[in-house]
Amino acid sequence: MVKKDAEKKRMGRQKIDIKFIENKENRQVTFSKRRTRLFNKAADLCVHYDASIAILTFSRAGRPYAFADRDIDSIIHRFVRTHSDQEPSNTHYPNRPNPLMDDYFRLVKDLEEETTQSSALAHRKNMPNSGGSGFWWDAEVDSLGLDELNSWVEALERLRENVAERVEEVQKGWSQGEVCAPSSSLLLVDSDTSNMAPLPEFLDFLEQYEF
Amino acid sequence: MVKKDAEKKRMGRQKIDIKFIENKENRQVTFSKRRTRLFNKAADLCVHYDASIAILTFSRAGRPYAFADRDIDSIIHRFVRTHSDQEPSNTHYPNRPNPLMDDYFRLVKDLEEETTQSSALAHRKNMPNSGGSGFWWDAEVDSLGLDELNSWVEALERLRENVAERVEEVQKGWSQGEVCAPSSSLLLVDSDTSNMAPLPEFLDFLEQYEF
DNA sequence: AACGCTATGCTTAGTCA
DNA sequence: ATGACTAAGCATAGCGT
Repeated sequence: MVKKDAEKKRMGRQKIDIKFIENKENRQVTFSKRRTRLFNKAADLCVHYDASIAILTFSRAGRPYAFADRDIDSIIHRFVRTHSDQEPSNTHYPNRPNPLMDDYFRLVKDLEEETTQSSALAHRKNMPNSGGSGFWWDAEVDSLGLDELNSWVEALERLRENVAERVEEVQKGWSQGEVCAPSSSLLLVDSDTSNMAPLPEFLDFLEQYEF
Repeated sequence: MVKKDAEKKRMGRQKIDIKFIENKENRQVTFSKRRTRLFNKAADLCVHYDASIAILTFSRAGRPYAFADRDIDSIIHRFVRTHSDQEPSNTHYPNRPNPLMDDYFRLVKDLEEETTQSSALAHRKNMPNSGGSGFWWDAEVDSLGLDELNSWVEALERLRENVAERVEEVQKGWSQGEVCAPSSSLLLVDSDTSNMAPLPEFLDFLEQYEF
C-alpha cells in the first residue's frame, strides 16, 4: 500500500522497436489482444466498405487463428481462383502487400540483421537427424557452436517453463488452462523423488555433466 | 491563408457508426488508407510475435488486395491443411455487419480464450515423426504426476545449468558475444542461423506447448 | 493471470490549401 | 483529386492490484 515514491508515475505508452518481442509473458499477453484488435479492424473495414476479408494467422507455435466476415473457405477459394486465373496483369493484385510494404520489410530485415535478435527457432528447418541411434542430448554439448547453443538454450527454457506451468496446475488442482509460471525459480513442494520419471537415458546423460 | 473565423476550428476525428459509408468519394479514398494500415499492423504482428499472416481482401467491386508476410500460397495451403483437420476452433466468423458486432466479438473472445486454454495443453496431436518410437519427451506432460514433474524439473534445471556454463565458455572466447538478458534468461545475441541444432523432434514437441 | 489505470503514441474524420 | 493539417478517438506499453 505504501507508495515508496511519489514521483514514480505511470508511464503511458512507450514506443517500441519493430522487432521480435523477447519477453515471453508480455508477448503472450499482447499477442492475443492485438490479434483481436486486428480482427476487429478488419471487421470494421468489411462493414464500412462492404469488403470481404479473410485473415489467416499462424502463431509462432503454429497455432492457427483466422478471421473472416463470411464463410472463410469461400473467400479462400475465391482468392485462389482469382490468383491462378489472372496472373500479373491486374494492378491491384499483389502477392505482397504493396510497394510500401516491400520497403517496410526490407527495413525490417535490415534491422534484424543488425541486431539479429531473430530467433533461431523461427528460421529452423529440418536437419538431417544426426546419428539415428542417438537421443538429442547425445550431442556433445562441449562441441556445440553458438547457434546450436542458442537453440538448446531456447528450447530448454521453453520446456522448463512448460513443465513449470504444469507444476502449477498440479499444485492448484487445475484441470486445464495456460499459466505462465514465474520462470525464475522452480522450487517445488518437497517430494521424495523415489519415483523417477521415464527418462533414464536422460539422467544418464546428465551424469556426465554433474560434478 | 488567413483564417476568417477563429471559432471555426477544425474538427478532429469524429466517431462514426459501424455501417456502410454511403459517400462514394469518401469511401474510395479512405478504404485504401485503412487497408494499408491494416496491412501494416499485420506486418507489425508478424515481426513482434514471429507470426505468419495472410490477409485476403476483396473490395466491394470485387478487386482483390492481399497481404502476406511471406509466400501467400504457402500460408493458404497451410491453413487449408490445418483447417480441414481441426474444425472451427480459433476462427472468428463475424457473419453479419450490424450493431450487435460488439456483443458478437465479446462472445467470440470468450470462446476463443476457452478453446485456446483447453486446446493449448490438450491438443497433443499427431507428429509425423513421433510415430511410435519413444522419445522421453513423448511422455505427456499433462499426465505427469508431481513426483515425475519434480524429476523433470530437476533434470532440466541441471541440464540448463550445464548448457549455460558452456555458453559462458563460448562467450569468453567470442569477441562479439553479448548476453541479452539479466540472469534468468539465457538467450544470446547474434549468430547467423545457418547451422541449426540437431533436435528437430524436440523442437516439434515443444511447438505443441507454445502459445 | 486477469483486470485496470495512465500517459502517450497512433489513427483517422473532417476540413482546408 | 492530392496532400497536409487538426483534433479527437483509439490503441497500447508499462505499471499496479
